[in-house]
Amino acid sequence: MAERLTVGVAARLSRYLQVVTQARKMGKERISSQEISDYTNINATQIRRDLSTFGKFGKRGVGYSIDSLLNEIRKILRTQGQHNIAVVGAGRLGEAIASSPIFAEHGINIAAIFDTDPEKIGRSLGGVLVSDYAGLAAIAREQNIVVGVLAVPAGSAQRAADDLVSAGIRIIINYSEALIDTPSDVVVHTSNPAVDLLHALYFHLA
Amino acid sequence: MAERLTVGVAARLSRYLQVVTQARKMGKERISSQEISDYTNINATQIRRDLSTFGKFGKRGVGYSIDSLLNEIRKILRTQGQHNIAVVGAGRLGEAIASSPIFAEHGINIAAIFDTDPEKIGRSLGGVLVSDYAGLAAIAREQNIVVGVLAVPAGSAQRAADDLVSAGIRIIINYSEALIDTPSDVVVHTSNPAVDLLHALYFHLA
DNA sequence: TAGATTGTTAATCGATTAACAATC
DNA sequence: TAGATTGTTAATCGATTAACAATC
Repeated sequence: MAERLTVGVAARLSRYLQVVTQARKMGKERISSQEISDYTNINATQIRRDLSTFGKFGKRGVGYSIDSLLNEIRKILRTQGQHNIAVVGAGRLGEAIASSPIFAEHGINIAAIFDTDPEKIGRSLGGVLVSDYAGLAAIAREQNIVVGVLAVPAGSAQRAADDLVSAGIRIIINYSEALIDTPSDVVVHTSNPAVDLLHALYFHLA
Repeated sequence: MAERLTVGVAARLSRYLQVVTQARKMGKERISSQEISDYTNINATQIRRDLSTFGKFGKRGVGYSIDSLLNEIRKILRTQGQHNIAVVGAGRLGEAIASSPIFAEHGINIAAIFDTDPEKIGRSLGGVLVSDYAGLAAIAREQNIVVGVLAVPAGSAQRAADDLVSAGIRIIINYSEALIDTPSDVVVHTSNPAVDLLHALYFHLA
């Protein structure tokens, strides 16, 4: 039914979703565009404009109901469905990701975690057992995994990406610093907490 | 001398920097705008346009010399200086950040890591000893720390942010999901590997 | 009623892109 | 010379913002 969202709109909506989710956890029931603006640094008019494209969710003089706004944004972002993702690498970053409660909150299921280290295989991270990397292709198919998350050192990233592609995965999130080459029908999204920190510093340091 | 960079330009330049840095590690000596485009998904014309604002760094028919491009982008982003940052939280994410070689490569110095857990205090993470969180204010002043990185659980984030602000820090990078309230002269940049993954998924999942 | 905040318009600004001459 | 790729123009599109009537 809906138009395809532009990248900018989808990015902003997911930030609103994150703020509103947190606000609900803090026990709030209503939130104004100005409050969302304070937390996201996105202009309040922009926020109202983004939301009003999809409907009249707010009440003038009052603000937005947190519960209904959550539902509306989720509908727009179509995150109702359940999606299975796999994490490659059970190191520090893989552990940090696997232990985050955020995915379950948003209908994303971490279906498998892979590592080559026998010490790590069989251990549980965030409720998911670490599987032997050798079984990647089989498990990816069995579990209907659509997204692969690379949380491995830069030196292993390309090989792991190749293996994910061989296993039929077409969306890769790369958390290493490495540059990844893939066939043109595979989407690679690279981001990295350290690189991200650097970006932020460029804005704020003199 | 230079104008203040817009947020968009600075963000793109720092991505070019990251790609070119990696390309040098891989032994490359030249790179074209098209190659940078392949890795960043930023339009090649946009890349040439961004760079040509600051000078003629490329050679027609050949591309850009990696060494000279690195220097030019660093000059533009003014990352020559040494900056001291502190990480609060020596958990999984703090460890992942502290162990990244990226900061040293870009002239950012992780001067201190803080935790309240006696088990962790005194241990070394990425070459930096973990200090007692109780000493934050004193060490922040001694070491001339200008940026605080919050790598703590959401429940502790606000308190840690308050303490950073009391210690005189005016730039905070928040890696927790929590919403942080600070005085208006403090800049908070929130990002989180898990939230970031969610954003990426919104674009790529049906 | 008075105050607050949404929804919407209109105007501006920056980002994006295609196209191509210049030139290595 | 032929091929490749930069630097730059011109045109378009989307993002951003200020302002304010509508209305809770």
